[in-house]
Amino acid sequence: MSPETNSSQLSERSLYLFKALVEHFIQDGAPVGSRTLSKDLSLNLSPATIRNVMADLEDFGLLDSPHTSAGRVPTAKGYRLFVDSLLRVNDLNSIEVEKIAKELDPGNDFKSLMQRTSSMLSDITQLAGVVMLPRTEQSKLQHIEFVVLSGNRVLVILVVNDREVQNRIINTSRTYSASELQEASNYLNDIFAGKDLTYVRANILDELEKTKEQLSQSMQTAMEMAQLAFDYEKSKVNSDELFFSGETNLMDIAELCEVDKLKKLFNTFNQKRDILHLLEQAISADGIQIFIGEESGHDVLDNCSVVTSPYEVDGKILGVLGVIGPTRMHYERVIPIVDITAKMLGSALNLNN
Amino acid sequence: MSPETNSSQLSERSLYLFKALVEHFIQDGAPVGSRTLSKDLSLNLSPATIRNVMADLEDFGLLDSPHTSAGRVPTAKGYRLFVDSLLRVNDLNSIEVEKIAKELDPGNDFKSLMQRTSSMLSDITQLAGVVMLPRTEQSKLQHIEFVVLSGNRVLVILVVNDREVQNRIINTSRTYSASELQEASNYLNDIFAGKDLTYVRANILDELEKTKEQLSQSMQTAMEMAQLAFDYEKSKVNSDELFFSGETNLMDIAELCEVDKLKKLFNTFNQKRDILHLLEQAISADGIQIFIGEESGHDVLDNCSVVTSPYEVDGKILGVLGVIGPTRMHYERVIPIVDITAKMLGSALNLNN
DNA sequence: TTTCGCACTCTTAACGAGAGAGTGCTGAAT
DNA sequence: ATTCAGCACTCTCTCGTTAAGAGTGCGAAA
Repeated sequence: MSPETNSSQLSERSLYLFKALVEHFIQDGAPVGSRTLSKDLSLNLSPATIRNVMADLEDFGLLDSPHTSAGRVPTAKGYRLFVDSLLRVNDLNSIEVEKIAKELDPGNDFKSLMQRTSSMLSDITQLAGVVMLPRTEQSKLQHIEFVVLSGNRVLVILVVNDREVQNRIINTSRTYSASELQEASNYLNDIFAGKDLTYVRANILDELEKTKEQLSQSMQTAMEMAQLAFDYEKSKVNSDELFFSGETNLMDIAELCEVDKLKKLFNTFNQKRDILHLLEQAISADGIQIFIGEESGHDVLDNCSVVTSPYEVDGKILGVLGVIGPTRMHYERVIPIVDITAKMLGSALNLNN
Repeated sequence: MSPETNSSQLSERSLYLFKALVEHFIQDGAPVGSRTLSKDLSLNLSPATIRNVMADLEDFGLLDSPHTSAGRVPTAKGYRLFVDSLLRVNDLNSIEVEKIAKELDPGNDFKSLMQRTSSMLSDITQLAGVVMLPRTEQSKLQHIEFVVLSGNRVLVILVVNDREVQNRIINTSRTYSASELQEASNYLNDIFAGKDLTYVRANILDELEKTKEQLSQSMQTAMEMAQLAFDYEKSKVNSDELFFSGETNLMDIAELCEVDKLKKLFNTFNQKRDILHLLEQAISADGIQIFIGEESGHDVLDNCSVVTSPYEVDGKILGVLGVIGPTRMHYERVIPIVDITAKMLGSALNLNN
């Protein structure tokens, strides 16, 4: 219905005005009128002139007025133009960079690091932070260990991908002794350490056949254990992992202050499906990606923007992190924060590889 | 200001009426007037009579009227009387008991079980569920294991209390070989398995001295590792663990539907301090404990009640679990749910000990 | 002791007027 | 051709008023 929205079709001045309007709106959250803009602006234009320009911008679909006499508000399309072409991203001051770096010091396991990263994001932006760690099937088994518990229970500990530890408790049909299990784990580590989890799973049965012939008791035990352990693994939902923080920050945002909007949003956070879907789109993107309002296709995210960036280790994308906030967030601040966080998380993970 | 609130000073009929009123209010959430009550009640009394009774009840401090013409609402004192003397607790139907039992099947680690318990509580009550696992210092070390990671990093795995697994990554000054660490863990398991963590921490230095004389390299290594591992432990905040679920359910409650009340409440959940304090009070209680509104002393919990019960293993109290909801919750349902959940969690934990 | 009737109070929704903010259009000035 | 002042118009918001509804309290009657 509207003509081509090519920013080149708009005069320099119109764009300047548009930019000022968006910035003003991001600041205040109230629709901004011609008079306000004329006062705030360096170029001396009367409200009337500004009104004309604004009418043009509205025709282009960049602005909208909630009602006849309420000033203008950027549309999703408007925000798009703004973040793509008009926005000048601030450099982060070194204090903030310090702060980010401090939180991302590695030396802990994956989960804890992810959680801290997302906390830090929400803390520093005062919005909601999210970090996704896709559960790839390319997990390399590094070490397997059995610990006898009371009863017929055995604790299986898998060390995967050089830092992630998975625990599971399996119930066995008979009691195994500690030394039996020690031998079993030795054996399993010998043949499977460094291999893919999928490979391990696939080859357990084969190995079991082989060992049957050789009939060594310890090997038998090993395979039995392994089978139980990896059966369990299979039954687990193969879900990505998602770390949220600062959802409550969103309650301060005027746009979202109605209880049922909040309810919807929080429910989405709990269910995680929509968010995951969105992040999975972002994982294939090259760098910073910004979803504005309805663009995301999830109506819960009305009035929300999501700024994401994949983080990578050794040039391989490992996951996505980002920030969720109102469309009228301070992009010029949020974007570099997300950007640098992704980079620093990447190098933190890289550091001791 | 009000006379002794002794329920014996109130006539049978007054109490019956009071009970009906509270039940009605719990159902609807709206102040209940004399007319409504007269219709709903089996004893045939006119509104006027009921008004007289209600006036008495108000004098006793059991009821309150928000304003002159708005029916009556139970006070905190009123709720107290209601839950202490008037309430008849429903038996749970077997379907629900089944459901609870199903969720509490053990066979996983502590944390997962706690998390599932709290989810189940919030799900079944449609309120917020919480489970506390106090971090006692009486953790028995069951097994210690080292895994070499890349770089000078070593993954330490502690199995504690027959099911809880703690991981930590330590940075070492030199590279250790897998076999070195294997020996070290064997040695440590020999001398420390089954001992208290505090004991272990306290005796590491002593053992270190001893081993210095014996000068076995593997023992040296063991002690070095152990020191690093437990130093880390010490630096960790010794916080209790708290598992929340279903906070969003509270957004459906009319009383809490103002955004800033929700904000306060959610912030409290995040900070956890107040909640912890409350639960620590409850841990010394004998069984079900109910905090009504301001009674708890935390003004964030205005309009909220907390129903808790400690859960125990082998007659020893292990932690507290409960449900947080509006004062006008369905106590007759919530109380038995909390009760039975505590018992079943206890026996689930007991099962394979 | 219970009940009826009645006056009274308080809340809530609905309506309307007035103020304020902002627009669009027109016609004159640059 | 731009720019801008002026003006009529529209829409929201607030405030006061009103009327309806719900419920109480009290005095008098049953």
